[in-house]
Amino acid sequence: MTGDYTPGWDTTRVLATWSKRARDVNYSSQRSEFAKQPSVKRILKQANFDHYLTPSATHPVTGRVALLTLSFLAHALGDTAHEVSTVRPPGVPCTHLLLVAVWYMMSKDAYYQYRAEDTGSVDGLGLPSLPNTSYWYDAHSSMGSSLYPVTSAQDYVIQNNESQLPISESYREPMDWWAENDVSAPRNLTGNLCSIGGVDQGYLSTDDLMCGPSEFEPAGPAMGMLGNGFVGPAPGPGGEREYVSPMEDMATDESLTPSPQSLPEDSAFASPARKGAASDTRRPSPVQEQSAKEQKKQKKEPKEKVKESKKCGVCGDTARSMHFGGMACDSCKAFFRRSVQSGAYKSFQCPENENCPISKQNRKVCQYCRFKKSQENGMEISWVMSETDRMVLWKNRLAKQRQEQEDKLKDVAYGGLPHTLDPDDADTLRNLAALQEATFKSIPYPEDCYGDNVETLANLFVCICKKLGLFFYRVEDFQYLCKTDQSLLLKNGIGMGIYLHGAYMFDHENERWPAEGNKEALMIPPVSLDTLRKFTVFPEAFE
Amino acid sequence: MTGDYTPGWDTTRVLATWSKRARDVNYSSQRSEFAKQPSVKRILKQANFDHYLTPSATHPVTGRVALLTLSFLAHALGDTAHEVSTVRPPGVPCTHLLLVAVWYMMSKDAYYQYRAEDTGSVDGLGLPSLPNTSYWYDAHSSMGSSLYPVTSAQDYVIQNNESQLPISESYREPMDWWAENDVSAPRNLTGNLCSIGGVDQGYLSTDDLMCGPSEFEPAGPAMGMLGNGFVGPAPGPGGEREYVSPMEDMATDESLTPSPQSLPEDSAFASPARKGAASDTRRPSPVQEQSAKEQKKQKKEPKEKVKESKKCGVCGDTARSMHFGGMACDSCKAFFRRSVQSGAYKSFQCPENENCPISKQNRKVCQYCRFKKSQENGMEISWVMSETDRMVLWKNRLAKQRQEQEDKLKDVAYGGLPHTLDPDDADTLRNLAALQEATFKSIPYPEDCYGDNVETLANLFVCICKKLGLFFYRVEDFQYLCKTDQSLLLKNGIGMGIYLHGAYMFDHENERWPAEGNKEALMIPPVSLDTLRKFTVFPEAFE
DNA sequence: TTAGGTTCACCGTGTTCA
DNA sequence: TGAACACGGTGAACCTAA
Ligand SMILES: [Zn+2]
Ligand SMILES: [Zn+2]
Ligand SMILES: [Zn+2]
Ligand SMILES: [Zn+2]
Repeated sequence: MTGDYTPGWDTTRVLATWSKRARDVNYSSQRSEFAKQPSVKRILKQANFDHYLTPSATHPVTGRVALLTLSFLAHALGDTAHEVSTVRPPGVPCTHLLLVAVWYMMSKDAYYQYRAEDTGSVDGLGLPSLPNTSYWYDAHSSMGSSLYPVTSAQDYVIQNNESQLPISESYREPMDWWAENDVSAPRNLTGNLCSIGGVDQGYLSTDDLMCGPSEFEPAGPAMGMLGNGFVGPAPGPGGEREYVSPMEDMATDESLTPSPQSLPEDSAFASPARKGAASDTRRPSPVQEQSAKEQKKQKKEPKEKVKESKKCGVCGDTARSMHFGGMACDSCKAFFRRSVQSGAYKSFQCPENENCPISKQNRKVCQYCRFKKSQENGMEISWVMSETDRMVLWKNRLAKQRQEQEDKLKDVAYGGLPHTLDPDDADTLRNLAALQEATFKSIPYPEDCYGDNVETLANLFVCICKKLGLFFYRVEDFQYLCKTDQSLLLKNGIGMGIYLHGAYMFDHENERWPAEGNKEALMIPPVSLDTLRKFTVFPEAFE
Repeated sequence: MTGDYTPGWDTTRVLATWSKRARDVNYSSQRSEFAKQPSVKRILKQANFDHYLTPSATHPVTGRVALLTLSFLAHALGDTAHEVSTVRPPGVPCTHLLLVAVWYMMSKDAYYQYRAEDTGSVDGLGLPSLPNTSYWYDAHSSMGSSLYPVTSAQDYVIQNNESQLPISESYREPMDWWAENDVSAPRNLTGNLCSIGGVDQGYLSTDDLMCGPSEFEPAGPAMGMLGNGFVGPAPGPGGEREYVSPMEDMATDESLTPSPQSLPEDSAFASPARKGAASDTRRPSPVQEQSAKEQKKQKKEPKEKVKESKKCGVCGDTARSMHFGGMACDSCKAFFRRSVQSGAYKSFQCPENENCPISKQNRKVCQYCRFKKSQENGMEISWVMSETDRMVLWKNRLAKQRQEQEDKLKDVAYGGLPHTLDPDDADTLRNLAALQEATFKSIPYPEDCYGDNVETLANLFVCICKKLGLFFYRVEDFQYLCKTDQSLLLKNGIGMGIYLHGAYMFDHENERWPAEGNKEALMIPPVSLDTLRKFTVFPEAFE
């Protein structure tokens, strides 16, 4: 029954490589972050991380437990999940569901790998093993209703049309609806039609799908309202889109993302010297040094009188610091720099006798005398960055920005996948993501999911379980598993999936679901945190 | 069947109060932390939080995802669990299982509360509700074997004797063994005999119990080797003891703590001699040492003239000590370290003839010459710590901090419970803990759990599932639930339980299970992280 | 006390935009 | 034109292990 399992891709290799790279990336970026940004706080700020520093997360104890538990969760999810999430730009859809896919792959392969190392069959272990025919449907077959027979590919296959049904579409048996309302592509990883393979009989009931998310157990028995308006498609702008291959999607989206003005590439990469060229390297000649020293001296003496030192040597306005070798106010600093950079100072002319008095009020009157006084004040033309210098500085900055941008774009281009990934592996995962997206789109959120109260929330859970379940179910290799294995994997995958889905979709800014910036989010019925609070006995658990 | 549920204690009140206190504590300490310590890192450090600051946890992105996921996990566990863990001193037993108990209580109450708010019955919601007779045993009844009939109190009750069976004890049906091998007291929270109450028929199979820990799913179907030595009691010392009331137990058990068998491993704990070596790696070569010595000498002779020895060899500013092999002032030291750490020194350029004079005033002017002069002054690039070194340094510091924190916590011990807890509530929880401890002790770890390989690990999982399952099963109120509810709760509780159990029992220092400092730990078969690695497809997931 | 690392307020560039 | 800002280097002050 389970002997001849051959995965369609070398998952182990993919994941191993992936995770290793992920770790490398983590480490290296960690390093550079530390090197460049000594302040952890700043890092967090930049990373938009600080929002999550809720009291509970940073509190000595709760935080510790959190991370402890987390370390175990990480075991289950693996760094892979982290890495996937590394590149989750707001605009890229489905990335969170990649996690699910990966997780699915992980559990399945782990499962099989372990069994393969063994006698090859569960029974061989002497365990009171599960029956081959899963108790999942055995248990429910007595109920007779709300089962989804997937006995053959025929039942499972699919006409792509009904997802545009108006909300008012009359009720149908979920089973029928599910069978008919599917999308046509892509159906599985390889693009083949899914078929149920060697499985003789298969039923998956709503309850099956709901066994996973045990975290939301309170909802379990109360979920549903299946008999009431289940079929309506989701409203919202996203709902009307035809399915588009995610790659096409990406391409079109991208065309409007990066600004064309963002520097030609060669210029960005051309500059080998990032730092040396910066401000200090081309500093004053000995003469200038001299003057600089004098400056310092001058400065130092009146330093005792703070007032004095804070006065612009040119116009007398308040100065904050030295500029180009002399104490100058911001405006004189800007004036001096502009004059030098543009070379305009060469053609300044005094309307008077080149000895105009310069004060804050009349400093605009005579550029010539203002500039002259600046120089007398110790400000050095050569201390203004030359064009070349500025070029270099710019180049460096841009190169850096560019790098970041590039990374980001690459990620987008890769559909939220790390660009270090093997093209083949990326393909696989992209297909999974596409499958997921299509599947999620194929089941609209029923009407009774809307309303943001406890009951609709329960219905929403049901619906998401369905989506996840169907998604897993459609992954090609899933079909080759026996019922027992399928149910095991469903339990795992859906539980974790709803977890992650919820986490990723949460809009922490407004304390509600869904978060914006994601195509899928447009269709998700809004739920407020308050509602979820009511869903538990334990409202205080939410900070 | 679910109507007349009356908990033996006011769980809701307990939890609500508790969590509120937890939050108060959290907030107040949080506030002061932030007020006094602007550095997040410092907070974390003080909070003993930092040990878990692995690159992956601190990395902006992965860390963020981690916390995100975490926030959902926290939802499930609740602040209560956090608070419980507040006071987990290494020497106090069972605290980790309190978490389980609390979690159990939570889910049960949540479940009931939700139902109570409704029509009072699941069916009232119009859901395709679960059958009253749980599918758990329906599904398995066809197998006929390896079921644990708990039809009546009679079946469930227990003769306390067989736990002394020698390891070589011949095989028995698990069912028999479990029924017979139980402890006699305490059977439930109030000390009454557990009875199955209104439940007509109940079966719980091994498989039932194993549906919870889906996180470890790979082990699921492959666990076992039941047919082979399963019945033997654990070889550890605990196995042979008569059952003792857990409270007495706490007092007496310490005497026999280290089992002769598990002792040898202590040597493994003993030597964490990882530290010293690292820091020394980048020490001065003989030549450098020589120069360093000379430096010292130079310093020493004029030491009388403090002035002389206190001069920076680079800029002439006052220096306080040697740095990187040369006498340097603070700023030159910082400059040198920065330059090396960032690698920027490679791209320094001199605007002049590479012989700029360096003085305190103009040291900023030419980075190239300043760096050059630093080297001439005897400062060695290699003396600056590499990133790896810094990593190690950090790790060590954190480990130490953690140790201290832990020691501090030891003092706080209050039977593993927060001393802010109501005496009554504490009693309840202590009883739960006692029940748990007794239950865990009542099922010895079978022989085939020992050996620290993948197979034994699988067996170990099975055994822990059993323990947890039995523990839940023995909680008095559990008996009043209908089968459906029971199975739901088992699924939840065991999954989470094995999670927490594993997390708490992990010895992160030596990367193995179990951690020291816990009575129960002495009986847990050792498992190395390596073994667990083999258990997954994904070895790299472990840092 | 010495000598490593870290932090953070500050300084002085350049850039933007009203 | 000049106020306001972004960015990266600087160094005094600090922490920590030996
Ligand atoms: Zn001025
Ligand atoms: Zn003039
Ligand atoms: Zn110096
Ligand atoms: Zn120079």
